[in-house]
Amino acid sequence: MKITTSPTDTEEKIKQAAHKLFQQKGFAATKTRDIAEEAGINVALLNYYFRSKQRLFELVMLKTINDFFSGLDTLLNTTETSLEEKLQLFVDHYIDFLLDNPDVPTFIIMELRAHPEKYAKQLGIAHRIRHSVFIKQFQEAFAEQRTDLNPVHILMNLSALVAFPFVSAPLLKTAMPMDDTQFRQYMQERKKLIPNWILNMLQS
Amino acid sequence: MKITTSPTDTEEKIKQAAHKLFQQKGFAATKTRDIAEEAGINVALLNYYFRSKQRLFELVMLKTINDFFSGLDTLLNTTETSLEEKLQLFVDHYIDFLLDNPDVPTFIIMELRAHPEKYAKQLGIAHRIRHSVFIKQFQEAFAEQRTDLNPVHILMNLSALVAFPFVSAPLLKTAMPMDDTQFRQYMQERKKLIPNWILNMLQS
DNA sequence: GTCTATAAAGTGATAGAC
DNA sequence: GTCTATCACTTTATAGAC
Repeated sequence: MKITTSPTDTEEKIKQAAHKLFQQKGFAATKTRDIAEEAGINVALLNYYFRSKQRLFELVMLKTINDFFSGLDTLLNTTETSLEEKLQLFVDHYIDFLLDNPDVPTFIIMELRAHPEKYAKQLGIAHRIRHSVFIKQFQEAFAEQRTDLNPVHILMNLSALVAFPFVSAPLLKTAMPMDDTQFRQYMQERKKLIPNWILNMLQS
Repeated sequence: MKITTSPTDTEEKIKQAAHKLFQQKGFAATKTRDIAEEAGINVALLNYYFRSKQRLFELVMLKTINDFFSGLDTLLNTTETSLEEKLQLFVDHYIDFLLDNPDVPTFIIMELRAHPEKYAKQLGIAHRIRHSVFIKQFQEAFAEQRTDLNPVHILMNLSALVAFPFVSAPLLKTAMPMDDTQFRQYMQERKKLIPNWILNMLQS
């Protein structure tokens, strides 16, 4: 016997439908009617709960950014783990997350490009990552090897090697071609390879 | 005294405006009225010359894909250049191209995701790249080093290291933050770095 | 809370004058 | 070829019944 349903079932269903469609197609290409149909209700309810398409979208966007960066801060800012361990944890965490949410990178990129200033505040996390223990450990490793490399390159390369396969998946799947199972296996391989590739960059 | 203007000035202006806006915002977010305004004409002329938004878009998409892959085939399929030379040529060519056309990667990715099958034929070029002299030279290098690595990883990593900075530029510019001049300089640095990073991957 | 019906605005495309 | 005016349809959002 259900006692209460505080965030309504309906509200939750709309949110989930909105997440799915907005992430798949972006703001402009998603119609409120599509969201309503996906949620199994009608448009009026969407406006009843969320007031407008725009407001609903912003909820999705903020939650998506948050989910994407959550955990990163603690992962990269502990002195408990070594550089090598952090690298492996980062790669494993992100590849697993993106295998579950493959549309997220392109979604964030698309919508951030459309409104560059709008989510600047939420992206303040990036600042903390740039000054994290992880980056400090890299700089120490650079010092040992007597190399001099802008740490931004390391963060860029790490993100690129992890995220770009997801971003370019549509191209990969039609041009190679590669199916879903093969893609997942391909990404599992990369879990082992990427940390080494990054560490090798210390020596050039 | 002008004698003739065979591809009309107007036609050309519309094409250019369409390229700019479609690449910046994608199909769904671009209105025909925006294109007309950007071209300095009105919507009627757009339909007069191109019949519909859809047709105009397809011209833009095909030309974009073509420009993006043109030259690659010959660059990667000659035996005149060594592996190292090809790497440097590839990286220089693409970074220069993308500095001039920074929206192209995200545009192709966005629209390919929306219609995965539609441009399969144009992407047949990818097949020729996978079986290029460039890839064969890599496999020989692998053999020498007694390493065994799927060449798809190499192509993926090369694309990722070159293209991902452009894809993630909106994030980079707001989160770092980094302005346009800094970004261009950053990419010039990467021209020298990426070929070495890729060659280092032979050894792991 | 949820629905149907409809208003209000936006958007692609065309007719017809010049 | 190019424009203004307008049609036809879609899409967001709301009013009002239940």
